[in-house]
Amino acid sequence: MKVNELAKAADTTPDTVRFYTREGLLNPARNPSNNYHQFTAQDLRRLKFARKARQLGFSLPEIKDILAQSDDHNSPCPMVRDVFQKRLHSVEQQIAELIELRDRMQSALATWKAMPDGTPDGHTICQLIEHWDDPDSTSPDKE
Amino acid sequence: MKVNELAKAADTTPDTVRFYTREGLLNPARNPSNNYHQFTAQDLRRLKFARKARQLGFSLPEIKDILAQSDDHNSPCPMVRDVFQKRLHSVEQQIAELIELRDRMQSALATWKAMPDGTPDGHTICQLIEHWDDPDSTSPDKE
DNA sequence: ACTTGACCTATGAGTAACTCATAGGTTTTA
DNA sequence: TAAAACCTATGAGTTACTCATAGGTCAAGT
Repeated sequence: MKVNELAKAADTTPDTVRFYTREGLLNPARNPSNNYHQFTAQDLRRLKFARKARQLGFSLPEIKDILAQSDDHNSPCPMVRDVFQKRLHSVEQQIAELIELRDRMQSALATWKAMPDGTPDGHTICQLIEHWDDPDSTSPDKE
Repeated sequence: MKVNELAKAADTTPDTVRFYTREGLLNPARNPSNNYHQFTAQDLRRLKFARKARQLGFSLPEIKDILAQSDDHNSPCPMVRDVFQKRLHSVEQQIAELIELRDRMQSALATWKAMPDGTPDGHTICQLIEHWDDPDSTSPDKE
């Protein structure tokens, strides 16, 4: 398979395929007559795997590790399960943070409905944001 | 104020202060004797404003616009309210996407509990991820 | 046979918002 | 007076691509 064919088969772009090849996630042979990359069905599996893993939030180095382990005929699955658990945690934390942010934004919007727009007086930039109290500063138990 | 002092007063790093200065968000005068940046209380307000706005998800160009408007003695508040609404929407969308991802990860984990670990056979990389079906491919109503 | 268009190649730059490193010059402190 | 702690500008590194450049190759139509 050539770049375009592989990209289509894995539902991604030729640029991404070339990028992954540069990064060593794929190691295609070359067609000696024209120097084109020659991808195999195995490359397709690796690429599809990589793309799915990216959707789950795995980084490229992590994916490289997993693929290297599977190249060594070790089952990478227990390791994946591990990294996967960690990813799940960070996704959950992101959700919690975003929900907090959303709630604070919503109540800020409600408060601002009652506030004057700006009436700049040379000392204030924008009431909307200047009167926003960030949560980190309310509980400064850092360090 | 010097860089370090300003950074501490706004609870950020000297590097960030210098970066914002490079980017034109801050325009400190110079001490002619040693060429050090000289920040004013106004700069501190701008920096604090910028940092709060960043926490809300505003981009640096957006913040620059807002500050420029306030420099022109226009009230930037209606514009901020507008951008703020858009940010709120994108935060809500991120939350929805992450919740979907989390649910899918959780049920995948549950499914995998019943699956063998890897038992590599040369054709499969990792059951855990290869048997993950991504949502985009299940409802391909794109384009 | 030849040209057009679609494909391939490698490489370097651009993205966002910093962060870190380099190689200096200055000021404060011991 | 010398070290520690600060300042300066600039360039590179981060992530995972994406886009642009400048070419070389190949299939199809005329």
